[in-house]
Amino acid sequence: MTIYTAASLKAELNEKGWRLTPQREIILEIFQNLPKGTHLSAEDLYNTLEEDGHPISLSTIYRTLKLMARMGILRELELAEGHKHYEINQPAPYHHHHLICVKCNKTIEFKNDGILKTGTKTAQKEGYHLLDCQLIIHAVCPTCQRSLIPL
Amino acid sequence: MTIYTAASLKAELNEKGWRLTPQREIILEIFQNLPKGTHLSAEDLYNTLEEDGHPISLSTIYRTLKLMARMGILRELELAEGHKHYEINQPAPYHHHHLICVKCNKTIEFKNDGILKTGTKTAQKEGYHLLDCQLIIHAVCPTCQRSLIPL
DNA sequence: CAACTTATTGAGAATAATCAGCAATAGGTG
DNA sequence: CACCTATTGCTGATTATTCTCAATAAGTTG
Repeated sequence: MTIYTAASLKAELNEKGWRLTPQREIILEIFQNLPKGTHLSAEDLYNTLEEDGHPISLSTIYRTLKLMARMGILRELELAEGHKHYEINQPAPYHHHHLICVKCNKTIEFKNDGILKTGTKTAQKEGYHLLDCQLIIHAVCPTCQRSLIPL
Repeated sequence: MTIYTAASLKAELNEKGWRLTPQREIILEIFQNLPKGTHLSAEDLYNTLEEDGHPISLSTIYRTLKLMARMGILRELELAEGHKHYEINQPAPYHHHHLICVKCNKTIEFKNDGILKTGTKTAQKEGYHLLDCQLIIHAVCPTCQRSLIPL
């Protein structure tokens, strides 16, 4: 959970024999400039890039998202819509979690410093190298509690 | 996060105009008798039922898993294998969380009472009806840290 | 307890997200 | 600058999950 620049991304990639490509740089940039609370799916990112005039193939998008999630740069979120969403992985004061309505998918972000501490401690105790730590709360929002729509 | 019997399951289903079927009863039973730390995918459950001599169609399995997750009976786990896993949703002393290696998918369960409290409080504060609350830690296990396999 | 309504099941087809294979391209290193 | 090989972009697979629809059966009502 570090803050990345093109240079530090390059350094970390090269260290493992990997390369910094324009595609990877642009994708990192997109995520870093995303408004707070925004998370993108592979498809969303694909469209954003196209509109920005920097089209990148879906294959590369999927590969890059996976790569960056495994590097700890991005968080992979399962927000109950049938596909993954991604957001930049930020350290302590920005780190947050999600409260999700399983019926309408409305999502509320919330913060809690204790959770990241618990996650860090747990990973450390088992000798795991921490990438991301997220509390997911599945629930039914007030509106859907009142709604008559089944399931 | 209550403990269900066939009778209480029936009561809760009927209250909403739904029905208790043999299929639903058997599926609940399977999950209740699963050894600690076991979680099943839809496919796993399908096979288990078949071997037990109580075959149930995949469609029904998917529908039932979704239904029970939305009732709060089952927890839907995203353990990084590309498909969901399910386990019975138990209250406080049995409630646990998962530390997952993103490379080999090795998963360790751990307990922490504070997290469920945080989740309950957060949901309550927003007026959400809590179904499940899980801390997911994505990390790299000791073995995979040493391994030379890329990604 | 028999008739009735409608939720549920099962089978198979359809969908959607993600991945794999491969030739062409282009980073990084010397 | 030349070389090696990681990466890209296509296109075609895969795989999990959902949908459709006719047949069945749970729960309710008289």
